[in-house]
Amino acid sequence: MNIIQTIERPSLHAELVERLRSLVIEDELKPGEKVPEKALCEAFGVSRTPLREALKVLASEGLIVLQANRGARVSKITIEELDKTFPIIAALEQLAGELACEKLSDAGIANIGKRHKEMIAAYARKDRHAYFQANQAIHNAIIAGAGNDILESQHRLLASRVRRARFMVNLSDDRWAQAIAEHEEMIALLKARDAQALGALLKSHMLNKHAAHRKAMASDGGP
Amino acid sequence: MNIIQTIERPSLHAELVERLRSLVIEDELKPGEKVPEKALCEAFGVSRTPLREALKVLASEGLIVLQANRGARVSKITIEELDKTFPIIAALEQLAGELACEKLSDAGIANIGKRHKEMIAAYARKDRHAYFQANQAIHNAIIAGAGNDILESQHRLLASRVRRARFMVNLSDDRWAQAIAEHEEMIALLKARDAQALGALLKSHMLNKHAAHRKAMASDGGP
DNA sequence: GAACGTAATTCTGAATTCATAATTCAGTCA
DNA sequence: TGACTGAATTATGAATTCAGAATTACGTTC
Repeated sequence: MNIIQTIERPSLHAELVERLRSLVIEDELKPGEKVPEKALCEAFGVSRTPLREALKVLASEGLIVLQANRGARVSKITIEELDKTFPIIAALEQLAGELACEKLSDAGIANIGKRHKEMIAAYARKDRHAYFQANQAIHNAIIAGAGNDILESQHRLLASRVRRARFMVNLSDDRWAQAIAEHEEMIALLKARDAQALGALLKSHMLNKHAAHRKAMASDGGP
Repeated sequence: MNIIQTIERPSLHAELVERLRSLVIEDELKPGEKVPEKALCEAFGVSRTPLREALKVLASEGLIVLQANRGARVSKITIEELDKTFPIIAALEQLAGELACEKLSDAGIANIGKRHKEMIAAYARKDRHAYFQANQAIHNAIIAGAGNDILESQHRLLASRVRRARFMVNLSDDRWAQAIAEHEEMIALLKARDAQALGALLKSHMLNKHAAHRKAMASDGGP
């Protein structure tokens, strides 16, 4: 009987959580902006009940903040929040790197190598967007390679909160070159399956990224 | 003007999230059990709307699972889930230990030392309950001492999912003695403010706890 | 013209209602 | 007796309604 697939009919609120999360992460709804309850209801063609349920979930994830009797706003990411979040992401990536070294298949490692080449190509032609895409794909592949879905979801949660910060900064050429160098080493350690070293590198890579963000934000005068 | 405190008037759903979370963590609602929507509404004296909003939040935290058109159940913790969660908690505690070493005040460290003595006393008279209480207080104090509220909430989230597992196992006397020894060292490293060593110890302490749980669960025939 | 107070409007939080899916249970037939 | 069918009941998901808070608009006063 298990040939027949279970019918997927996600509930409205679950669907809405996904959609709204995308709106926030993709920066369609800007930090500090009010979440227009009524307009979204009309746009999605649903009533307020499921939409508000979704808002509660997003609030518990920290993507939005609920103000009593004053609705929801997209949460602003502050420097303090970045300072608190990056070290946690670094710790999670360290763990993911250690696990991925052990669990990734050779094909999986080869695939990451391919993404790495794409990233290098994007770097060569100074295509920031393609670089970010490839970079993120590599990190996500390592996280996924750890084979720990709870780790993956925790990481995604924190990363989504920080990711919006990249809209605020322009990475310096120096940092960009440094990041590339770190990625080169990453691939080497992955191929060598040196779990401890890869974990340590991923951690410091993330902390370096944090430092670069701090520096860029300071020179921009903050978020 | 910041002398005047903002008036706290938590919304119903926020209050319910807390209450329901306690019910699950304190094992009033057992894993696998159905969450009786109607009964809880009557018990709390609220309508279904805020209660259901709270259930959505709890579901996103992983404490309960929602089944389409079939309501909510308290999620069972499986061995696989424990295997995935403990290493993450270990990584978070490692980070917390490193940060706490730098940020805790001498008074804060002294306070943890006091809790440690209470724990030793509980151990001496084989009072498992008091031991667990003191043990948890120590770990929470270190996490709080890191001064990173995001780290704290992530830790609490994962710890709450695992904590229920302790109802399933009986720690061996050997493990108990080992845990005490690890805690002795913990206090020493904290006083010496050796961040790296404390972080490493907290990590291995947690991994040892995991191993002990696995062993106890295996001999019990699993959850 | 600015500041304050008040009324109207809009928005939010929560209760209620409604449609539909799941479960229970009685009745039927093998 | 036991398994199956289908109506009755119950529970769930979502829409609607309602009360109260916040915001806006307006008029008054100094």
